[in-house]
Amino acid sequence: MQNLLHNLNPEQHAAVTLPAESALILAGAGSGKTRVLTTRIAWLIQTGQISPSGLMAVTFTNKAAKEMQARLSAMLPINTRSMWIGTFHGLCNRLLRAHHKDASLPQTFQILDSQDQLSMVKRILKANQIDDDKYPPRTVVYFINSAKEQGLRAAKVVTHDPISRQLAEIYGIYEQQCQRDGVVDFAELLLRTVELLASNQPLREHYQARFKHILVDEFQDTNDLQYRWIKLMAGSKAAVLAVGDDDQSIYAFRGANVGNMASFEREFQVQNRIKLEQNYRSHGHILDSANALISNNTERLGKNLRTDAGLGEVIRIQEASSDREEAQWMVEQIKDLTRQGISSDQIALLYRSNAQSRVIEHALFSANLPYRVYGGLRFFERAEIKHAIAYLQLMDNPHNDSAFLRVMNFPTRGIGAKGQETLQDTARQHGISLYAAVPYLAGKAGSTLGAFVKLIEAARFETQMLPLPELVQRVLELSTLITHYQSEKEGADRVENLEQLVSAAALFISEEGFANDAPALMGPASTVQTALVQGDGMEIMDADAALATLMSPLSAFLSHASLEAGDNQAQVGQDALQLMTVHSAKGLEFDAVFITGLEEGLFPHENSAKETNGIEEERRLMYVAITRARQRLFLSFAQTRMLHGQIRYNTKSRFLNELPDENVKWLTPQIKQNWFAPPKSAWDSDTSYSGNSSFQAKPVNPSHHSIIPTNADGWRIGLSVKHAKFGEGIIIKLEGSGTNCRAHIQFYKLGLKVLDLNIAKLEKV
DNA sequence: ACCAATAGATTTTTT
DNA sequence: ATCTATTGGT
Repeated sequence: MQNLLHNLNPEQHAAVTLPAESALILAGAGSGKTRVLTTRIAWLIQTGQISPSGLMAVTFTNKAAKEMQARLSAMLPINTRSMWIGTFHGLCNRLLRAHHKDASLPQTFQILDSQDQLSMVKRILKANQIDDDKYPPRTVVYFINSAKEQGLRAAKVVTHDPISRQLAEIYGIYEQQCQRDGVVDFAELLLRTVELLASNQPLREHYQARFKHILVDEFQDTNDLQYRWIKLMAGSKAAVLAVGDDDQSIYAFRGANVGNMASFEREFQVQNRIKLEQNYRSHGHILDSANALISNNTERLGKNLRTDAGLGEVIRIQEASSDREEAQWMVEQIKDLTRQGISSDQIALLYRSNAQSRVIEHALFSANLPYRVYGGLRFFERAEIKHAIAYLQLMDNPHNDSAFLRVMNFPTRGIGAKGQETLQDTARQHGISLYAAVPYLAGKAGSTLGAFVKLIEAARFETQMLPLPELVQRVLELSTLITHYQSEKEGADRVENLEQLVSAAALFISEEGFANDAPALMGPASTVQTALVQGDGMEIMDADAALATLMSPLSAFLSHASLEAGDNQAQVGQDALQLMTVHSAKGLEFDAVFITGLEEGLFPHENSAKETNGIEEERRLMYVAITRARQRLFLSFAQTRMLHGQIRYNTKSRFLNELPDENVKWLTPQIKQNWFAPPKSAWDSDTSYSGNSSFQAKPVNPSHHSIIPTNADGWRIGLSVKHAKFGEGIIIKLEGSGTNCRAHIQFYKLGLKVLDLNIAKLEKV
């Protein structure tokens, strides 16, 4: 026990050894949050206050859950696999599997990922002849997910206009379809669980009695539904330890509600709020800058990071004339850092939006610097893997129409659009699944589809005694997916991925502790299951016991495929520069960090100005970016940038102005004010940001887009000018020459005007 | 059934 | 500029 608490600072120590009451830990960046969380669990167990089965720890990502398990295993000789440590969705899935009957779900219910959900909505729109221009599928999906996050079923959605009425109706059809198919989407995993616990008192009380400690990581990222779930699991007795950092809340756009932190303190009568402000990551200049920047936000719980490390290097700021030059400058700096002994994988190149990676990649590639881009397609999202999974899904649950549609004609087996339509019509008429509708079909479509159904049934029959990896292998053969891709020109990678799916299945079996020879299609003890579940109904079978008896390896693997889509990294190489968005960098740290594209309109992003508190969220994002760096931090922006095939002229980001002078060093001379800066008043608040300081213009000469054009009279793009009537503005575009010369000028007060330079009286400022 | 052309949209992302 | 999804033609 002594060594568990050894080396903790006073705040960490206090957090780890808190009494069994609910508490909020405000954990700053790099303050040892994960360490506190895992040590707290270990300490609770080691001091005998709780058994491993009596606590639950919730995270957002599988990566975080795995790390917690790994660290815990290193601290205590316990089996962490059986513990309730997992993601919100993973743990809800566990509860729903165990209590599928109470939740009105089939035992083999399957999970729709975002792609599947979108295609399901598209299908519904088409089938009901709803104009998808008026109701874009993405909007419908957003509507459905938001409703679910508010805990609303279709019938409960409050509608006030024809549009929302129609949306609610689509939601209703979608709900029915999912239920009939035996599928649930991500939000549904949460909502179903919340409804199950809310309506089933014995079940609720069972889990409330079981979990005496609940620990929640990244609490600032919870949405309303997730918070409700925590409340239901906790009841009035459990001690909930919420760990989070309101300054790192960057997911409001997907429903995260920082307000949950305040609600938590109130509703759980939190007596203890502990701040972890000692930072173990960054040098002083970096940390001071981060503190200064974030102090510009108004809605904060309040926190200031400190470090024992020295000031270290100042932050370098570079102004480049173009995005290409910015990238070129980075290449030089990177070479320099490498010479200083910093390894490439300890250097992160961060950007606000993915589109920015292209220019950087190009420069790195030309300079022969190996790099790795995060955020590509993940393993289980690849088309060929989705196809293989669809076959497996049909074997486990043939009524999954999404899976059926994906592969009924892939590889092609002569089922045309006509046949598919007839099948869908028939299914709709009878209110049954596509699979079940096949026997109703006559003619050519009937026979080809019949053959497909037979294929699925034969695969099922043939593989019923096979262990999972062999089943997967066999299905790849029977489906002819492998042969199909072998005959395709560019199919080699896909064949390789499909073969990797077999390995993934083998790995899964061993990691989940299934017997190596357990038949994939069968639950371990299906007979016992009926006896227990169909008991008098009063007895609660705990999820652990239920799952041990009824989860088949295949069902478990399919859940795994949906809930854990695999690595987010495109290429794997040992020593490569790390390229990623600021969002994906959250939780990571590097010796050296470059934050690029620090321009108004890009970072902060122009769209953020329209959102409530959008600029504050962008600032938190910048805060996250800065606090990724251990020793060296480089910030850069470009005067011109290629975006959407057009050149944009941006001003430097307001965030650069919020960094204290003593922490930064400009590598490029700063021009007076800086040429695009709107008058001070326009900068002060969130709401006044109009996006006017950032605009788009066609290049005067497309072949010289990295040069800022200047005309003979000394007018140039970016020049500040003053007009007697319009006030001050900035030239954003010049056209023509001599007597026919016009300037496009963005005036701070009045917006864009086109003026003839020979007529208008303009003053250079 | 397959390919080419065209239209539309490009902030951030996990499950 | 580039990618995707859909459409229309062969």
